[in-house]
Amino acid sequence: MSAEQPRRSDGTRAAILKAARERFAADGYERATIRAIAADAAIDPSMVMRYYGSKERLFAAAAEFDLRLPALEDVPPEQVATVLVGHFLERWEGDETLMALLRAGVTNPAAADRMREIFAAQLVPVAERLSPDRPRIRAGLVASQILGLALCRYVLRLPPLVAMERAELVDWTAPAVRHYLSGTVAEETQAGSGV
Amino acid sequence: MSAEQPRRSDGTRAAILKAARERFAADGYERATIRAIAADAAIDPSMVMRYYGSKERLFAAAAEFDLRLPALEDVPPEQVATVLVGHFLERWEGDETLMALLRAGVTNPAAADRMREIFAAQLVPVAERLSPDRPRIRAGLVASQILGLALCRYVLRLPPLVAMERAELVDWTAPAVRHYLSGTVAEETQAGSGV
DNA sequence: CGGATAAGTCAACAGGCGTTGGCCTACAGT
DNA sequence: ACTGTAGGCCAACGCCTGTTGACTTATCCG
Repeated sequence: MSAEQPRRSDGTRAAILKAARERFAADGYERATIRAIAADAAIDPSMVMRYYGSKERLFAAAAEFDLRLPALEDVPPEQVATVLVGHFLERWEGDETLMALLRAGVTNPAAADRMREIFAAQLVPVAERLSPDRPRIRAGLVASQILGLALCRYVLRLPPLVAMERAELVDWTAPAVRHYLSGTVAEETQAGSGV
Repeated sequence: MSAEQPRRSDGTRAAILKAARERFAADGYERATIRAIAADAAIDPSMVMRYYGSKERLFAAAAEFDLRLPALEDVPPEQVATVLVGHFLERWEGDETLMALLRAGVTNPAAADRMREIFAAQLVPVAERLSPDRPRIRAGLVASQILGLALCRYVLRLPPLVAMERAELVDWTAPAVRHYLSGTVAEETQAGSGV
């Protein structure tokens, strides 16, 4: 009952989705036009409407996303941050969907909603496993560091961050993420510089 | 010679700039229309063109910004991160320009440029004073955490971060920023969770 | 083979955009 | 008081946008 039978237009549908992801990622929601997306997919703009109904629903379809976090249950707690940051950067570079979500999420409420959902659903459980203490706050802080990294490296393209190797970036940021995931907070305000 | 004499239209010019900042901050570059800005300022859209030439130049004028970092030379090195994050959050909440820059910088190259300039010119010196070792990378990492925080709290509005007090947020993030400003990196990859 | 249905094309719509030039109005300098 | 000039408004331009409906072509089923 629930199995969708393959349609003759599946190829076109996929081409539209691929072009949409690329355009939304490169230009953001408002500057990515249906006409440009259709041109990339080598079909008529009206086909986009036929298959996806509206620009907003096209974006919703293009922004379907799973972080695909690896099985972190088997990772020793003190290495979770390293694995998490590394996986996230890898995922970011291999899939344009995240870029589309970030670029669009800054001006489009629906995209911001989706972003909140993804991080709430997929990051909070990780934080919950590592510390029973305020896991939602911890997950939010992790999101802030991870998204800030993506923002500065892939969107704003700050030269020092663009030039760095991924592994080097992980070495720098993993301690901060580890702090958010399992550190304590009150006493540290007066602490020295050692992390 | 360089002193501009006051013009009769200075009030209008200021009203336009104020409305522009608000609209750019709320809507981003492309959704903030000249017509809407003019309506907010209670003048005709053509006045915006007369005084600022084009939408792009209006944005450039509206995005003029100084972080106004306090005199960090007098702050003990181990407290610089705390003061820095606190000042940044305060500055963010008191001036719509930063919000405009972030919202626009994600899709507008000129805004991204401006953002790079601001952080390179105003954050790198702070990093240089605290550590002679790769100060530009350190400044970039600080920017990633600070902008990520702003992104998640003020733009995406992740509920846990929105609900937190500013001081509490500083307590959590300052250790991470301190790590970027004066920590070392190689040995820490294997370290435990204590920051 | 013929007819139904899906895939795809074309042209146009209504509306919004940045931008322009002409026109009126009111103040400033003499 | 007169006049030049700056401030301001109005109407329109050309363009681009998302979206629609009518039309043609190809494919599948009986």
